[in-house]
Amino acid sequence: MLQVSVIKEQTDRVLAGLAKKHYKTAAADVAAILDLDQRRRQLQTSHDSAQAEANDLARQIGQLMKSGDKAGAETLKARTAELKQHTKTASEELAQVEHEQQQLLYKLPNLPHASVPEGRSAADNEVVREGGQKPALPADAQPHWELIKKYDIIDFDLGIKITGAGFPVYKNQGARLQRALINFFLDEARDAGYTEIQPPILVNEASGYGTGQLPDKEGQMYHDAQDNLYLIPTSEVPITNLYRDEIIATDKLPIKNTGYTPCFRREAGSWGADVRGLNRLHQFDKVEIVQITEPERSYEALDGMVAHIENLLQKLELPYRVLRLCGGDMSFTSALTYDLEVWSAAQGRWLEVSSASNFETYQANRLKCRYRAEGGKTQLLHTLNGSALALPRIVAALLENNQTSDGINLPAVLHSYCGFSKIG
RNA sequence: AGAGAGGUGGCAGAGUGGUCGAAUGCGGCGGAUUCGAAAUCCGCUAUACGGGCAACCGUAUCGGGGGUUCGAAUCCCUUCCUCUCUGCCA
Repeated sequence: MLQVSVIKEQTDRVLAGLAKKHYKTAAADVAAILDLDQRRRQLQTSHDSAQAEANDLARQIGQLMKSGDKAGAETLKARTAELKQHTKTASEELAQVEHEQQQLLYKLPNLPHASVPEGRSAADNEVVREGGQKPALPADAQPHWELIKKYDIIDFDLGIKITGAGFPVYKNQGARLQRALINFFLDEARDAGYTEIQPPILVNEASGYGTGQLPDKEGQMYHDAQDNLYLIPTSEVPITNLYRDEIIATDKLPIKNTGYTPCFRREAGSWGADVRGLNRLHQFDKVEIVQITEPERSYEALDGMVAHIENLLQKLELPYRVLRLCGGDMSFTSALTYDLEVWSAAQGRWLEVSSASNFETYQANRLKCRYRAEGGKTQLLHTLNGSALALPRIVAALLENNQTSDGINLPAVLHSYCGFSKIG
């Protein structure tokens, strides 16, 4: 959520940013927000002064009652009735205006950082750099959905039987590989200074609002109506909400957390081409890294996160590239996003395995996550997160890129984690 | 799930209709004392919104919402949450 003060003081910058994100009704929405803000201030002032007078009269009435001047008290009471009516209508209007303003603010996406390229779709994303070597596969190379059957390591049909499509069952070396990757990612994050968190995987409504899944993306989360809890779509939600409604001491900053959780996504409406096998699931495993920093350090932190993720891909010996997303392809809440993709050799396409974003104050404003800046004023912090990493597509690429007639050779870094060096 | 208790400042914990944004203690910050420290003493120590260049002033907030009253932390209604015991259970 953008801050009203920013919209008011930097209107042109806000409009330019919204345009870059291809937000359609920017001019009208911004004007409406500013207009509502004007009215809100007037109502507040009017309400407060009437209330101040009423408070003063109440004190006087108390004194008069005490001294036995009933008639005097009654005179003043008549005036308080008027004031009461006034404050009541003012506060009702105020609530209405605040609500309207809030609804408009929820609609506005975050402003993109200056470095975000112009563009509408994934085709306009900027390739920042590539790393690793694309493998030369044998002529009879198979996509991962064939390989997992061949080696009997992931079973979609069993998942369908016990739950539904998009809920794979990992077996044998497939299950062990999952566990190995999770441990590898967590260990690497810890070595990079992240504190490991194991959060709940159901969250309440307030947490959904805090990180921006609610109110808009309600349909994307699984919801337990009986207890009004949501299955998390990413551990970003619980881990960032740890700091909701907090004023964080400067010496605790930056906050660097990591956590492994399963992630649950309904993916309503997003099924179709290119979602075979492990490419898109309802439940998958992910290790997430989260940082909360002072505003002036957040881009440095984002670079560090991208470097960390790249390092993981290098250790896994996967060919990858780093993209800077264009204005039209970025998420609603982000100011700058880097996607990391790995080359899936048998499918012949890039697969997104990580997304690292700086949300600046956009999430923090909803979360009310602040610190005390120089001079004693509270100020919003910047929040960031990135996948480090999401497992399914990593597994897909590992299987496809490393297939041989003699089995699948795993990268050296995983051998001790798996307890084996080859699948098959 | 059944029965009971309770939600007050960073924490602990008073406060049952006005003088309460709220005693006291702890913690934190500043100062005095000290060669330095401990101990002791003094002062300060919530957030949001509005007004003001500022000092500062006003308003709201004692889980949330509503009500009674000139006036509510305090009374009433409602809702959420937490804890204890019993039950069930990894």
